[in-house]
Amino acid sequence: MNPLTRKLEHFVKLSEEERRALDVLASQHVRERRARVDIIGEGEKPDNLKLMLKGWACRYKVMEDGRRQIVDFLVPGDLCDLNIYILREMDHSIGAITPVVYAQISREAFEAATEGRTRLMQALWWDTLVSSAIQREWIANIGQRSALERVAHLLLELFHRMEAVGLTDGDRCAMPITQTELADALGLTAVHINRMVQELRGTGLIELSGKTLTILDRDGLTRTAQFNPHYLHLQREGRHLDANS
Amino acid sequence: MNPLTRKLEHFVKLSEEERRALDVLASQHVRERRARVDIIGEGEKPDNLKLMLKGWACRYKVMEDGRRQIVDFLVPGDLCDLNIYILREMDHSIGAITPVVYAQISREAFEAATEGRTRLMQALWWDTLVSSAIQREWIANIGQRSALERVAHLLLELFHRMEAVGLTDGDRCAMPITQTELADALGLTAVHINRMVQELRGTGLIELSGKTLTILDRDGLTRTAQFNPHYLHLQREGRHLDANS
DNA sequence: CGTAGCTTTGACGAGGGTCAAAATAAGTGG
DNA sequence: CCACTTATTTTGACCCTCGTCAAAGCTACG
Repeated sequence: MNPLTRKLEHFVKLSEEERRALDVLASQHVRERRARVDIIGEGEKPDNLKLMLKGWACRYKVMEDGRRQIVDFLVPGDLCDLNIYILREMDHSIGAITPVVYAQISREAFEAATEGRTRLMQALWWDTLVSSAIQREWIANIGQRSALERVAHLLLELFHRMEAVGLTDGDRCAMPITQTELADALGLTAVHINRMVQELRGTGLIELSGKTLTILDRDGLTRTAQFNPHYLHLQREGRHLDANS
Repeated sequence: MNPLTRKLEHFVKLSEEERRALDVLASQHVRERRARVDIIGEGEKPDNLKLMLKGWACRYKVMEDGRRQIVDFLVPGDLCDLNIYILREMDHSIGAITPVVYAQISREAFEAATEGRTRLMQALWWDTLVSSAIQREWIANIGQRSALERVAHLLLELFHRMEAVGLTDGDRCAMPITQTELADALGLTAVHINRMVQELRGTGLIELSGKTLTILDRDGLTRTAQFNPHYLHLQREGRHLDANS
């Protein structure tokens, strides 16, 4: 099952027909990028919607003096904003972290896929609402939490998001980001991230090496992060609209 | 003109007929709330879309230990998320800062207003994309900028947003928020906000008192904030779709 | 196997937090 | 409209979390 379908079904059960429509979107105009290059840069015209299929990317903003803020990570199943082609220019960049595979979805293809498919459209709306919720949680994370809490929180969020698309293996998942990238995402320095990661390791909460995260003590990590997964809205909130199967 | 229409026309010029449809949304089910009470609380079911007509509100999250993060301010013309009623529970609260007036828009009313009105729907999509862009900028603001820059940046953002709905008077606009609220929005303490506000006053960039902001040196303030208004996408980006008037 | 990128350490410094109290301003009730 | 109460702003002293700088190990990969 493609990762977008998998994610959307945390909201509502789709019909076979709707799933096929998503498969079409995910299988046409597939593109690849190497690690560390931009998928789309700030200032460019966003002509297509993009659907992540494999690998990790991030949205980021660069300020005049070179400081960089990562404002979101994109994992398989993530869409860049629906209808993004309405805007004339990107106000941020999307860059590949690992080698990535994604589908380019034209306006026409998107409209064809959603036309007359209310349930599917609602599931996609749900996805954009969840994306907003994630952005808000990032603001709260950076604004209020201590460095240790921030790192723990972000790792847990990413773990839950990977779990939602079936890319975890028990208490373990890929975490192909550098400490510098964590730093740029959390408004901290790489040096301090390193100290915090070591503390999380030292207290037996996680194992993190070789681009793999293992959560050794999920409750403990959740507690130190003050993590509440509710903002991810993964509890089948649209189940009353399920396709009758 | 109602403030939503006014804002949307920074994207695309609407037809008389479309404006009337917005006026209907803005004039039915108008509600008022006193300052300092919740319009909707975390955990509640978001049954309606809300359109701010008068006054200021904010979205905020409260963490277990009582720390509070304001994740956005809502000024006249702002909508809470389109289709929010898809979600089962709010993951944050919206609270009135001043006395507010807002319209409650039911799902049916919203669908009736947008049905068959492509340009209007696109303008509303633009608004949600801009809201996302604002959230991203907040992440970058809190994550990367110094306290002084943050305060300057937020004041400028709010000024531009007020300007977009016609609520500024030259270089002056209402700024009915306390320093404590600024602090909760910027991830700083009220004491430090006070020091920064005094510095902005001392260097002749702003005047801020009696709930009114006056920008004395717009260029200077823009420079110290490293503010680039592009993320607000107010430059008529949809003008090629203008209603032919 | 060499080189660039990433992680780790240590010493030191600074931006912003904390605590407490005073000075103002803004409400509220009589 | 005044007296009283409650917010909000302002100051000052002190301190802690996190940043800076620099160098040394590690890893990964061409």
